Amino acid sequence: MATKYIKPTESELEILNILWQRDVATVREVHEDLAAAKDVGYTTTLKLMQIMHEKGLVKRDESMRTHVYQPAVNKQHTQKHLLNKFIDTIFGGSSSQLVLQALGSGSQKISAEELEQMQTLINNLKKK
Amino acid sequence: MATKYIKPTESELEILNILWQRDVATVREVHEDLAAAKDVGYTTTLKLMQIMHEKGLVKRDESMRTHVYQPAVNKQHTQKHLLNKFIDTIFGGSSSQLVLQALGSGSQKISAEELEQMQTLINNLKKK
DNA sequence: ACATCAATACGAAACTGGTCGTATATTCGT
DNA sequence: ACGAATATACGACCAGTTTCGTATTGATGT
Repeated sequence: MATKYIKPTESELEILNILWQRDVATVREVHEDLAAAKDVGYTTTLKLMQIMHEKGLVKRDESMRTHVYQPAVNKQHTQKHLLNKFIDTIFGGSSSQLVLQALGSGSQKISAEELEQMQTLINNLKKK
Repeated sequence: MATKYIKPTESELEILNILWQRDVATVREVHEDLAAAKDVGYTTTLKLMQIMHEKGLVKRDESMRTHVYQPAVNKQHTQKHLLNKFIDTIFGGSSSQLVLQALGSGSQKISAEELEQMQTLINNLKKK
């Protein structure tokens, strides 16, 4: 249980998101996804992923010349961690504040199905 | 509309939170609140607040020897901005994902009253 | 075989955020 | 009036992040 949590940086998160989606990927592949969204050099992506490997955020298979990368941290866990931290610093630890703000802002469209999900979730919470 | 948004850093957020709560405060006061939670020197707090002033995050009244500070950015707006950014990078832009994660994590206690609030909010959203 | 292309490794520069030391000015108590 | 306390200003440093240039090594096509 000793493995302490490593907070990914902004750029590392972008890469993790790609890796979570693809599960396995080469630097080239990650870079191409990345370059679609923002202007960045190949070696920059490479370096980032090397650092992430040192930190233990990703695993890599070096058996071939072209290394193959994989996420080494769980998506849900990471999201939860970051979310809790976010709630603490921005909303003073109140998750309901966050939810109200997120729902109330109206900047996002939420499907009827998603609203159902939330409703049942809230109902379950009320029963306890 | 010209005023471009300035993203506060982690430390700046801590200070903003104090200012939002107190509305007006001196560096000393902010520092004391801050020092209660973490170990930091007075001049560090001062410098931070000076930088925040340069950035336009806070206003200050210099008419007296001891300057009096005030937040220059709106709490709700700032929270909304940061939240949207967070949702984008962490949850791929899906606010419902965030809400589900926040409610489902179960790490926080949510009062019955807050649950009511959310429920009516969701009902309103469903009507549209 | 050799030129070309693609991949990794490495190091250095530019930037940012946070920290504090020190200098200087002002106020206050006695 | 003078020393102690308190305020601001300012510069410097350190650590972490991001960026990229360059070197080197391995693969490929003709």
